[in-house]
Formats: sequence, structure tokens, C-alpha cells
Amino acid sequence: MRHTYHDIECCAAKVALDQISGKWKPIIIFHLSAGPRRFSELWREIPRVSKKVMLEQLRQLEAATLVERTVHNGFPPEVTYHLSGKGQQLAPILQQLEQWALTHIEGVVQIS
Amino acid sequence: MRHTYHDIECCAAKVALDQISGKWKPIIIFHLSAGPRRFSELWREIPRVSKKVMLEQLRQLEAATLVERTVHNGFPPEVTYHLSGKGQQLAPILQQLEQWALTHIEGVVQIS
DNA sequence: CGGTATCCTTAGGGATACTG
DNA sequence: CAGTATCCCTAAGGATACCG
Repeated sequence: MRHTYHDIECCAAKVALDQISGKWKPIIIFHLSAGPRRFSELWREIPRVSKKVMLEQLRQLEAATLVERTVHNGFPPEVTYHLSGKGQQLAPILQQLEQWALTHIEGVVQIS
Repeated sequence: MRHTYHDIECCAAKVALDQISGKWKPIIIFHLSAGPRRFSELWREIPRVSKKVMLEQLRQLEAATLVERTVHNGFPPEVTYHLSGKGQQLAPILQQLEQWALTHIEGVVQIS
């Protein structure tokens, strides 16, 4: 992702948001923050995404070094994804955002 | 914006992010967090957006009750936009996101 | 199982001109 | 000044089938 002069000058938050925006990225991060997942697990936990799009989102998160990918040798193939340090440091901020949503956005309720 | 069952169940943060996602919304919030702005001011501060899109983004922020719009009578017309309480409470979270970007994202530097 | 390859659809955004 | 009205176009996402 290229950042324009204007983005960088005005609003580093925008640059951050760009890295986690995308229809499924926050949900992926949410699930990975509970621990590593193999591709198929993650895919089962997030229904309604096509495999292709799921992969795209993961690749973008990798490119932003928010998520890391591990290939375990053997058959059948096993690949796991987990949050990087950078990704983990994002988690508390997302939790605050979550809290903000819970207090301000109608119809958003916590499901422990 | 409708939220799916899945969004609400899994990730209130996603719902929050939806309200501030959009190509220009973070930048608009950034500028408004420094105080109210009339439309033309804001538009001058954010070059490269078309007036139409700028309006759309503002309308969406209004719909999410992040931004409020005040019409001052007189001629020429004067309309100002400012952050609502909800919007102001978002500011510190965005600042943390900003800090996170500054420490983790290459090429993002602070311009006091 | 994890991943490509194809093809298709749409919403988001951009350019420009016009109006009260 | 603030706001519509048109028209256009591309990137993001979706469906489906196939591969090692």
C-alpha cells in the first residue's frame, strides 16, 4: 500500500486503518488474537467468505506484517496463521474500539 | 450501514471500523478534532477530494452521529461541521492508532 | 488441505457542470 | 457558499472450478 504525502502528513491513523481495512480483516484479526489457526479452521470460523477472498485478505495482512504464516511439513498439508508482535500490539487498541462501539453504537451487544 | 449477525457476534470493532472507514473519513475526523470547520475550510484543507465525495463522507459521518452539522442563517450560506461527543471519544483511540502506526509502519513519520 | 485460475458484479469514488 | 445532478470507471469482492 502506498501512502500519499497527504496521508502521512495529516493522519498516521489513516495509514494504520488502511492496513486493517478490508471486509474481513478485522474479523480475521479477532479470531487470530485468540491463537493460531490453520487455514481451514479460520475458514470454518468465518463463513460466507470465498476461499479466494480469504486468502487475499490473509496475504494483505502478511504483507503488512500483521500476520505470519507457518508451513508445517507433512501430508495432508498444514498451514497456520498467527498474529505477529505488531499484530498483537494492535489488539488492545481494537478492544478499545470494541468498547467504544458497545457504548455508542445501537444494536451492538456483547456476546461474551 | 447494516451489521450482519456475524459482525455483531464476532467483532464489535468491525462495526466501529465500518463507521470510520471510507477514503476520507479519518482525515475529516482528524481535521475536525482540531475544532469546527465550515465546509469550504474543510474542503480546502483536504485537497483532491471532489466536493461530491466530501459531502458523501460527511453525510455518512453524520448518519453515524460522529459529526454534527450546523446551519448558520445569513448570506452567503455558512455551514459548520464539528465532532459529536461520540466522535470526540473516538479521538484518543485514533491517537493510539497513530502512535502504533508511527512505531510499526515504515515510512510513517510525525510532522508535529 | 491449501491454494490458483477465471470470470463476473457492484459499490465506492472521481470529474464536471449546474443551482439556490 | 454549500449543495445536486450526471456520467464514468476501477478496484474490491464474490462464485465456481480446478490442481499438487
